[in-house]
Amino acid sequence: MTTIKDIAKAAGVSVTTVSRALNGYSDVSEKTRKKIIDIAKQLNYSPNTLARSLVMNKSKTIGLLVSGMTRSAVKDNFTFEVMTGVNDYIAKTDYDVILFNTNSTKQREKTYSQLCRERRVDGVILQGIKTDDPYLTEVVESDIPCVLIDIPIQSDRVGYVTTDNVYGAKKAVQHLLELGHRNIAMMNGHDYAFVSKQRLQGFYEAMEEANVPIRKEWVVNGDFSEEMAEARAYELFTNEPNITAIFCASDLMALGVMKALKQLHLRVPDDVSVVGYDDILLASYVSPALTTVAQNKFQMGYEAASMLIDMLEGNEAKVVTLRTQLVVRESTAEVKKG
Amino acid sequence: MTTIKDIAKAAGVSVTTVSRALNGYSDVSEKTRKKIIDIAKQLNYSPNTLARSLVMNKSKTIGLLVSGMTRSAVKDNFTFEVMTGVNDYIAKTDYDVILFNTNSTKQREKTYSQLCRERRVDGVILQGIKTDDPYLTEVVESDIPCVLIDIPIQSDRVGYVTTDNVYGAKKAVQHLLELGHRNIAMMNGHDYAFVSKQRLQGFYEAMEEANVPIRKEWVVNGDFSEEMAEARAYELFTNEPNITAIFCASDLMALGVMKALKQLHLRVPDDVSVVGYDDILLASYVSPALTTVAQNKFQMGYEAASMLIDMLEGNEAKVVTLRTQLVVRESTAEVKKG
DNA sequence: CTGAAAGCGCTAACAC
DNA sequence: GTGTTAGCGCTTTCAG
Repeated sequence: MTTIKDIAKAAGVSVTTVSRALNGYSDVSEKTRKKIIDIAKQLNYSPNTLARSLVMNKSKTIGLLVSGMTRSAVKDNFTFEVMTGVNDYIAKTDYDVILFNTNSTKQREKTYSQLCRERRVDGVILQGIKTDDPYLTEVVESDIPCVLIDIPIQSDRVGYVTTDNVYGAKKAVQHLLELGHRNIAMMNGHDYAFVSKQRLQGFYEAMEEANVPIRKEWVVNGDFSEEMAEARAYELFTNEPNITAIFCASDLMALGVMKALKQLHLRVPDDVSVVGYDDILLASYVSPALTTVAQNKFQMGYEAASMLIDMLEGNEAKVVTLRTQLVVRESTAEVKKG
Repeated sequence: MTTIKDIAKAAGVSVTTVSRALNGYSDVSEKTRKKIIDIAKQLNYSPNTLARSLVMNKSKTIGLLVSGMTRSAVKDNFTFEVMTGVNDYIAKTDYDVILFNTNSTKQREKTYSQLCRERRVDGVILQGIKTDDPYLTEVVESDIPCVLIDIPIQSDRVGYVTTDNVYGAKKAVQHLLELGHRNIAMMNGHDYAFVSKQRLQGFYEAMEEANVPIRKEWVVNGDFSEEMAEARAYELFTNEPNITAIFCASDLMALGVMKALKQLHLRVPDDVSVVGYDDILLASYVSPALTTVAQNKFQMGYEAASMLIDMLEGNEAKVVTLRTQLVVRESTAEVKKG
């Protein structure tokens, strides 16, 4: 493989001159520059970024650490959309992205910051990490610039992008209230997700403002899993026949809930209204189409990448909160009288 | 950031010894090794893979070059599933993956092999590349180990994984023939996809073996796009009302076809039977659920990664052909008599 | 069992 | 404008 040394020899100059010429420094005569560039082309030269990174002490790579790259997560293309957004922004820069995943054996032995430091990534985007993940604190407290998705931790090296979860959930529940529902349940995710707490809060706020009493036993956790949500919903609706509507903290769980309702011969939306969260692809394809709170996942990735690159260029870590949108489809309807 | 030099100093040994101890060489006394490992831990040492890669002349990274990471491709989670398969295999190795995309400005100036050489990836997996892509030949003829997905090029450095496209298409068309259809159309992709040619061949074989005449004007290209397929299908079914069934080279196109049929007030499967290809997530969720030829995309990625790593360890490039499976759902039915 | 020294390909003072 | 030199952090002969 050709090196600048080879070029230097061929051009009869020193490696310094080659380096400078190729990197567009001004203090090289146009004549030598042209010659060097010609020879480089001729020799099919590619710079060795490893060597460059080593000496410059920055690699021009960012890490993308996701938890959702699993076979079972294919239904939930959240991760993929975020990744696409990241990719889209990064494509416009001179950075490349290196993919880490949290669910490998490899990772279990190494902390996130170790992963990052070994590859000398300049910064990292984290997605799908649980708030109780011990490695989360570890990487956030390291000196690696981080952008978190849906985890509200901030410092001079750590920013995050999220959506208006409280407000999003509130709008969803208000929609149910406006339809006349009073007996509203909630299928939440789990205690280790920031968004779960936020969406629960939105639920509470909406209910309280409408002076509708909250039944704590009507709020259950489905662990963001379709199967778990189905099982929980089956129990819930079996024991509590008065519930007329349910707000789910994710579309995938809403799908599970709808399956349970079908088994119990309860019709959506005639007997029970269902609202989801996320607006995954399936939401508009299932029958009945799911009313849900749409998040712009693509943009979340895009903003995260943008913020990270900004940070690497000396700007401050920020907080970006994107707006969500209630998308009313077919899974919600007015409560039946009596 | 701690280096082996720091450790050497702290332990009172040379850097050589540190390197050997940390890499598990046998010619270090247990005592010094333990000491060194302790100090390394204490100093929170992470090896600098850049430096290591530079001197070892291999980076322990593979490139993943995909074309399908675009906002519009989200419906078609083909890319994501392949990526997940790749990721799953790689997670078990000591390699990391670096993501390249074909649709960036960055890339338009650099060839694929340049991208690879600059980052010194040890090998690369290519997915979603058109057969007429000039950079394809370029990377395949370089000395970089490649595994291609759905492109049949082989050499000592290039292997590929694909599925039994001819047979898969044949089964799909035979299914239609068995249902009594004779007036069968095909919505193909484009001329720059290997799979299009193969699937077309399968279509021909099935028709010929059944002694059913082929109408060339009933075979159209939808460019693997939902919108394009919709437009083409609209024309086709407007002009050719005798067609009773259509085989599509992708599910996404099948979706487009179904939209066109709906507009034309043709019912699926009562008036027209539709078969897709891929078995994307949506196939089982649309109504009517799509009969299709299922490919194991996850496994394609997994096998590709496995082959590449094998090659990097000295084994030969191979060809892996995975089996497809006809999944009969609701979009196909017996042809209506007379 | 351990160390000295060279070198991977590149950049960056510093001199001329 | 251009060259000399040192050094990024690591591995690897080669001596001892």
